[in-house]
Parts: sequence; structure tokens; C-alpha cells
Amino acid sequence: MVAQTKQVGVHGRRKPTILDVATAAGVSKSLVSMVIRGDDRVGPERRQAVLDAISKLSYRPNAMARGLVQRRTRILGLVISDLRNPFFGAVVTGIQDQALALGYKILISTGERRVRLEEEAIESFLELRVAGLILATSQISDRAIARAAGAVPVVVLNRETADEASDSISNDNLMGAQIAVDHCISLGHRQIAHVHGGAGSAARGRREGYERAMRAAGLDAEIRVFDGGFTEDGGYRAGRAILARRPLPTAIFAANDLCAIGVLNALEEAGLRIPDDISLIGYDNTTLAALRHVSLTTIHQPGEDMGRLAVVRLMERIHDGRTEPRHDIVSPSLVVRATTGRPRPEAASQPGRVPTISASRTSNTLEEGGRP
Amino acid sequence: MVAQTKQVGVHGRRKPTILDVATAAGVSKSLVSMVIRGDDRVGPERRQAVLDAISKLSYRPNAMARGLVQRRTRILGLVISDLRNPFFGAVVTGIQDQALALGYKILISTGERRVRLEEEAIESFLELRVAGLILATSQISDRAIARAAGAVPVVVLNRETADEASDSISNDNLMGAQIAVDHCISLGHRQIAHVHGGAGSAARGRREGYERAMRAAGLDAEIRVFDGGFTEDGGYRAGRAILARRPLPTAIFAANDLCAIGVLNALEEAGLRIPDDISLIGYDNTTLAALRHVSLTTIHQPGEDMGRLAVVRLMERIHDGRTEPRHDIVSPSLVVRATTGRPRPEAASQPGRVPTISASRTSNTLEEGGRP
DNA sequence: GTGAAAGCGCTAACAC
DNA sequence: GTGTTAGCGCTTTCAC
Repeated sequence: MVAQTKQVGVHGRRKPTILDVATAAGVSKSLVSMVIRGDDRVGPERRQAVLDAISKLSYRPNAMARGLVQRRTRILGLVISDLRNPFFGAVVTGIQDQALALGYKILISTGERRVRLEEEAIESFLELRVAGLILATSQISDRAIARAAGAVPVVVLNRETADEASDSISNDNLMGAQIAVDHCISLGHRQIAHVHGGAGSAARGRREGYERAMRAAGLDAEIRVFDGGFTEDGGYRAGRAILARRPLPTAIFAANDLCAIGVLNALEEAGLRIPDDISLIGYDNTTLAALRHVSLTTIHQPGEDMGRLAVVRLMERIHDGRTEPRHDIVSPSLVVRATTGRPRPEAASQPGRVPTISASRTSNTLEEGGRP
Repeated sequence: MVAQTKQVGVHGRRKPTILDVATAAGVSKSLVSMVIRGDDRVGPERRQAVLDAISKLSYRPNAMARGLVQRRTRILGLVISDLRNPFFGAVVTGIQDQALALGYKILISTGERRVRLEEEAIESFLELRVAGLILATSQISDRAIARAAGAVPVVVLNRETADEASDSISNDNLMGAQIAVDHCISLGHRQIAHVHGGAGSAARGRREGYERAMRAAGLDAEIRVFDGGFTEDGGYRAGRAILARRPLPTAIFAANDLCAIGVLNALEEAGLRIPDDISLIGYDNTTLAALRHVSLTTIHQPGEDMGRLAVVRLMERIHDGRTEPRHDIVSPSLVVRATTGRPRPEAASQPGRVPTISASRTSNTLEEGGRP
């Protein structure tokens, strides 16, 4: 009765169950269960017998069966919209660290920036009965978030939720954008353009911050917003659009690092030198920005900390039964690297230089750009 | 009997089951089940009643219960060692595409380059009874792979497995490395160093290919291997090590793009110009290499295709019952960008080049460093 | 300490 | 077409 042989390929073989282990070890089901769960009131010899049987059969407990009966899992679902954005690498590290420390596993799903897929990913996690959900995606609808939050604790990263039922952790995009703009202004720039990040709320905040800072500096008339997106490609297109208009801005604040890189590509392609001809500043302080070869001035947000905090917030709901929403806002900060400098004294419209690929922006370009 | 109220926070509430839906709709469990599964022999009015009840209760089928009884899931597990390596972005895209098309979902887990965590991730997937496993990690032990392959179809990416039970898909690292070295040689380089990628088998293959190509060209005496790793950091350290020895190589073949970027950083920091002073070539053709600002000559491997193929191979085992292992090797190809060029003809100045102020300064540094 | 029994939520025959 | 029934593999009282 134990060994029915219905074999389809190597893996069609029926996997051993706890009952098989019990039989092999000559004990009962529950004894095996206790051993697996580390219950201490099991005799050492029987425990060993069970352990032997487990390894002999290479038995692996069925997480579904266990989850079913316990009515819970220790899995946290993480939905990331764009795996290629290195900012999420930092976030994942933080989440993973904290979750592991608390005995939870994390499973990641990505919709590859397609809203439909992302919502399906959430749905799948919910069907799997994950203990909590971390949403690092700006594209999903509020409705979808509310739906999810009705079923399981949810924390949303870098997105303002009007939702009462979910927590959120964001960096202060308004502040970050203002810091970025103020940095440019303090260097002497006035014509500062912004490349907008698209539909998400993080993008909206950054844009809003940009406009506020410009207005606060009396630069209302200089506000220029170009459509871009959170991708290199979007940035590249925005860069081309910027180049097509006159006068050129003397500084550009891009929605995020990826986008800034795209802008950078477009500018360099046109023979402009950064920061001599145009200053450029990004957002996120990803590893990309830190590459010495890129050396992008940017706004730092503490991704790892945000990831860790997300798990903590989840646990408060899961274990402590908290129900009031919490919305944490972490402060961004400025990281000055090599893509921002003083504007040229003379009008900025001489893209005639021959750009050599590697020497276009090395150490003493700053001297030249800074010359009075 | 249906509504027992054991409430812990908002989410402690017992989630609706198929029975609740049946009661609400005034039908039986199995009728509900049929509706959910899209069985066509259900009357339209009852179907609608069920659908209404489902949405009213916001019922969500329990994937664990379903999986338990069906003894299978339609989930593919993907273990990635390093989310920050953009090469895997492409791989994930390919896998996701193909899996979705075939009605499978994918779940990703990462060990953040820590072997222990990666093996635990595999174990978790196995306990979850995933239908198949894709391993994109070079660090895991053969033993662990064999273990996994004993339980479920496994395909390993970019790693040679001696294992009989699992499939693999790799690019031809030997060939790729040879292409890289030959490219350098054809440009006139002889002193070509290699930055080794560490413990993985992909790294080993690339190193082996490097050495073979060098020997084939009669450059046995010029073989220089520096420890690096598949990270920017490792590359940076290797770059420093290279700089500390004389004579400097005229070209460097790095284990992968990330590593090459690190080398690049070290070289530029020392004032060297690429490719004028030293040529540099990477591996993977990640988005990183394609950034115009980096513009790294590199070896392309078709990540998306490899991802898609991985899913296909899995399906062959899952559905067609294939049991003989298949080991696919895809061909890498050369992508020439801006980091490789002819070696300097012994400290002579390069005509036809328009050096900027900074460029002339940095080239001086090199002459000094390169003098015997 | 240990074993028997009762489900967890669902699907899949199998009757009606 | 529709309802009834018997488990899937596991944990968890509760007797012994």
C-alpha cells in the first residue's frame, strides 16, 4: 500500500511522505513530525532512526501540506517591477537579511514593468497564502494594492498610498528633488531641466519637488519638463528631445540614475561634455552611479535600510496585530560626484567638440568648467 | 458553522473557502470548483451566481490545497546568485516570457552570492514542490545540484555539470575567451592579462580558453592571470594588482563585464587611458557594457534565448518524460566597442588624435609607468 | 513519550 | 449537469 509504482520519467515517481519515513523508521507519523520540528521529547535512538530514514529516502516535507494544516506560511512575497534597476538590488539585500533573521523566506516575482503581470504576481502570492507582501513597483493600481491589503499585510515601497490598509516606506522624493535642484542652483545654474520618470508616484514626487524648488528660487520661467521614464532608454529619448530645443539647459535633473545614464548617452553622443557643457544629476545612488566611469552626482536613498524596515513593518502586523497604517519617510541625501559643476560663463550652445570616448570627462575637466 | 470568528488583527480573519462560496451561491463545492477551473458544463446562471459569490467574498483559491491534491504546481523556481548582475535581467526576461506562454509562473530566489543561502533556496523550492528548477548560480556544489535533480527537473545555466540527471545551458566559455584573446591578438597585442572570475565553472572555462588561445598563438610566456571575481569590486582589486606589476600588459581580458568595469575604474584612477594605454575586454554583453559611457568591448551571450531554452528543456522533462540529459551550448560572439584598440607603438605619440588637456596629462602618466 | 484520529481546502472520480 | 465522497501530506489535540 505504501509503494505504488506509477512512474513517468524519473520524477513521476511518488515522492516519499512522512508515512514512508515512519514505516522505514518503524515509528508513527507523529513521531516523525516531532523530530522534523525539533520537538525535544523524543528519545535519541528513535530520533536517530527517523533521521536515518529521512536521509535514506531523501524525504523532504511537503510545504503545501504543512502550510495547509497550519494555515500560514513563513514566506514573504516581493514584487519588483524592474530587476534591471540596481536600486532594487540593495532593497532585496535588506529584505533578505531581515527576513532570514526572523525565520522567513522571501520569494521574488517580477512583472518586467508590465502592470498586468505585476498584478497577477500579487494574485499568485495571495493564492500561495504568503504571510506578507512587499511591493516595490510604482506602476500597480491603488485598487490592486487595496485588494491585496485586504488579504494580507502589505508594505509598499517608494509610492504614496492613499490606502488605509497598507504601510508604506518611501524616501522623501520632494525633498530629494529639491536637494538636487538646490545643488544645481548653488553651482550657479538657472536653466535646469527635469526628465520626468513616468506614471509612478515616486516620479510625480520628484517632479513636484523640482518645480517647487525652481519656484522657490524664482526660476518659474525656467521650468522645463521632458518625458523620460525610469529606464535608460527613456532617458536617452529625453536627452535627444532636450538637444532638439534651444536654448539648451545648463543642468538636467533626471528622474533616476538609469534615466540619467540614458540622458548622458544622448548628450555625449551629441558631443557635449559633462559637466562642462551641461551638468547632470540622477536619483537613487545605485551602483551604476557609483561606477567611477560614470561617476554620477545623484540623490542617495537608503535602499537596504528601507528593505529591512519593510520586513519589520510586516512583522508588526503579522505578529503584533498592528492595524493602523504606518507611513515611513526616509530622508534622501546628496552625493556629489563628477557630473555636476559650474555652468559655463558664456551661453551654453557650442556642441562642436570632438568627443573622444574615454577622455571626454576625466579628472581635470572640472578645472576647465570651473574657470571663471 | 461557516463563520467562526477568531480574529487577530484584520488579517487573522479566516479566509473564505470554496465551501463559503458554495454556500453563498447556493450550490455545491464541486460546482464552484468547476467554475473556477473553467469547466464548460456549468449552466450560465449558476456560473454567474458562483462568480458573484466569489467576488462578493473576495475569495481566492488556496494554492496549497490545490497543489496538495493535484500533487503538482505550475511553478518554476529560479535561483539567481546575483541580482545585481544585469546579465540575469536578460535571462529572467527570457524565462518569464516562455514560462508564461506555457502557463507556468516563475518564482525567484537569491542567495546573494552566499552558497549556504542558495542551497537553502533550492531546498525551499523543493519543499514547495515546484515543477522545475532553473539554477543560475555558479557557486553551488555539484552535490546540491544532484540532490535537486533527484527530486525535480533541473536545468543549470552557465555551468558545466558532470551530473547525469540535470540539463545545462551554457555559452561556450572556452570559445568566448578565445574570441576575446584572438581579438586582442589581431589588434597587435601580445601582453594580454586575464582577470579570473573565481570559483565557478564559467570562470574556469574562460580562464582555460584564455590560456589555450595564448598558447595557440605562441604566447605561453605572456600568460598572466590575476584573481578577480565576478564583481566590480573584485575587478577593481585585480586592476590594482595589475598596476603594481611591471611590465604592464597592453590588453586585459576580464572574467565578465562587472569585473571589467572594476578593472576600468582602477586603470582610470591611475591615469591610464583606455584603449590608448591598455585595451580592455569583458564578457556577457550586459546593459552595463552597452552604456555609451562605458562602451565596453565584450563577448555577447544570448541571455534571453538561454532563459527561454531553459524553460523548454524543463518542459521536455515535465511533460514529455525525457530522462536523458541535454547539454546545450550556445555560441558567444564578439561585440567590439570602444575599449579595445591597437597597442601603442612603444611610447610614440598618436597622430590623428585630438587630445584634450586632461588627455595629455594622463598620457604622461602612462609613459612614466610604462617605461622599462 | 507515543500513537490514533481529525481535519486544513481543494480536486477528481463517481454516482445520481 | 450536479452533488457526494474520498483522499492529497501534514500537524495537532488528546488519549494512553
